[in-house]
Amino acid sequence: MAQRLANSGLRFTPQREVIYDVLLSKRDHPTADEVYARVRTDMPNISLATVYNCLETLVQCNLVRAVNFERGPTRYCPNLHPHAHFHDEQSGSTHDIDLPAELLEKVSAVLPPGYDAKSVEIIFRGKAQPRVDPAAP
Amino acid sequence: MAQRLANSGLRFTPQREVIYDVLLSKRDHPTADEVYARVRTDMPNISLATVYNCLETLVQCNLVRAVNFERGPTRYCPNLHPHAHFHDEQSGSTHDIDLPAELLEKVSAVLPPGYDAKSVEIIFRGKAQPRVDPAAP
DNA sequence: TTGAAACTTAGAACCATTACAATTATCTAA
DNA sequence: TTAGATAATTGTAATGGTTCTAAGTTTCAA
Repeated sequence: MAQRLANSGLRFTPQREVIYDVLLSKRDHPTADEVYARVRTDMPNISLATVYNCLETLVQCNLVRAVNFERGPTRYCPNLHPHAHFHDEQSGSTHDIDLPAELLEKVSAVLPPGYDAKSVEIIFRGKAQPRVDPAAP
Repeated sequence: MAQRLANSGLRFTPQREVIYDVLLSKRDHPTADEVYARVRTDMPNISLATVYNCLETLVQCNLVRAVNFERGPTRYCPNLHPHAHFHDEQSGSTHDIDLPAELLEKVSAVLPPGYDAKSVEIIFRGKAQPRVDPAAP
């Protein structure tokens, strides 16, 4: 952990350590508030702002993954065919990506018995090269 | 559209129609605020609350899909292996689902040229049968 | 040991969304 | 057509997760 932090020019602080420990010791995908509550048993004076800061730091240096890290407002689309979404981080725009039914089945097939999914959401994030229209002047 | 609404015992109102038209006419995944802005050129007195209500209604009767409909707080996990998430809608809990690298490749392969994804997020939603521990008393 | 940079903190601010209560529109059945 | 019931819309207030700010503290390198 100290290594990972150092690699990014970040410091290894007691707060970051305790927060990471909390995440490792009970892997139930806690929210920031839940992390805050758990950390306070060890470190009663930590602030919620610090918890948010540290979680963000841990995500930055790839020690932790944020689920549902789409912070912005919900977006709506009338495309009812099965499709994934590509979120262009530079422009902030969202594009539909066609999804072969065959692939969707394969994805759903990874669920262990006992898991009954009503929906699957697939979100890509990255850069989208603006495609040049070949018919353009 | 009227049919879909009626099927769910809902009414076909001018507001719902205009909002659906807006979504159909420019498919750029607008936010509720953006929908509000566009709708107001046709219907200047509509309220933002109505836009939210109508969007929710359209989602309910399957005319529209909400992207990023995970409203709750962000969750954090220290599992760095590639994995998907299963969100149990009854208990609100989130489980890791192992994802074969081979499948992840297949998923990424659906991206058209020009799309460069830094990350893929796969979220299942549904019911998870609590598995009985065979070693339990 | 001293200065700079990083970090933590409390509290205010932000903003998407939801709740609320009052009004208005729509539907059904007489 | 009308009456009453039900559903929908509206403006505004409230909520809640998250981020900002500015001040104080710690850590590191020289």
